[in-house]
Amino acid sequence: MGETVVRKADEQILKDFRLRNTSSRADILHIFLEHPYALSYSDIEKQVAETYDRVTVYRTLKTFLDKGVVHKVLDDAGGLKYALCKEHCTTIAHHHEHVHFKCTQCGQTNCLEEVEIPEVRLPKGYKPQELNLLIQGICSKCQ
Amino acid sequence: MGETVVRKADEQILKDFRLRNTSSRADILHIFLEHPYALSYSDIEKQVAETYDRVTVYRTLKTFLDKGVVHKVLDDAGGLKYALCKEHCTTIAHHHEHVHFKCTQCGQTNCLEEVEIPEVRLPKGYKPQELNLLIQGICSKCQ
DNA sequence: TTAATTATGCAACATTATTAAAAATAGAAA
DNA sequence: TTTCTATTTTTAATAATGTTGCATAATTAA
Repeated sequence: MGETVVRKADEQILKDFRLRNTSSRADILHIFLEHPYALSYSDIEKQVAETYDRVTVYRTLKTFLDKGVVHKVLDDAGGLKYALCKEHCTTIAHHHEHVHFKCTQCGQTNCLEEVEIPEVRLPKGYKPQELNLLIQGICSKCQ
Repeated sequence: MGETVVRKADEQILKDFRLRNTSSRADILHIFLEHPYALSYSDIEKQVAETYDRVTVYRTLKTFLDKGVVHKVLDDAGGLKYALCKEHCTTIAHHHEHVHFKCTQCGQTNCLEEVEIPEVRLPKGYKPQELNLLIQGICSKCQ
């Protein structure tokens, strides 16, 4: 039972973002829903390597980014990760001024949606457009 | 005149960090001194491609990182960049809690050493160890 | 149904990064 | 100065990471 219900919900998400409901998108979206933390390209790839082409995975992630299904999460090593956007994100206006926390123990990067990035006073002439704060340390689960 | 003087200063920096004075290290360090903003591997590579092997460049950057000559700077696209550490950085304790500003116009990433990252209140159980704040926008030169 | 658009797969290519082993070299000791 | 040794660089092979063009398949619009 669960399967079908979940998949139906997935479909609805794709519809909401005006994306065609293709199997690759549904599957990759599903992986994000199952893993509520930031995933890298290769995290995804590992799970769908048998089913979809590499290029499809890259393109699906790019589409998700463009449409606002997921948002970028920077990694300490300089790699990109992706995390699902929460309900208050729309295609037009994203609210990603939250903190990303990477646990050095378990390696997971989580969005701390409830933690806002405090305002930073920049020198004269600097006009900020986008913030990205990555904090590394020990997460609550690994204490 | 300038040349020699500058190079002598470079040598001293290598000595300070207990690194052997090889030509590749001196040259790459010199590039950092000439460009006071974050450089990527390929920024460096382009300038020394004729002279040094790719592997040497990678290892030199790694060595500089390990010894604390440079520090990591995150890039929005998920690439790593490197920037010179300032005088108050030692091999033991680094102070990189400053802001990195990437200009969307000129593409340069600068360390705003004078801007401290305000304290962030994390949920219970989270123990921060390292912060990394990347701000994107328009820099003072590009206004 | 046909035409237009969009998505996928595949092949080729470009870039970025790591590893192992051989050759070269800086710095120290004789 | 010359020789020795540990470190550094080079060479070469391999892997991981991204991108592009094109043919095909699927979906939507007319």
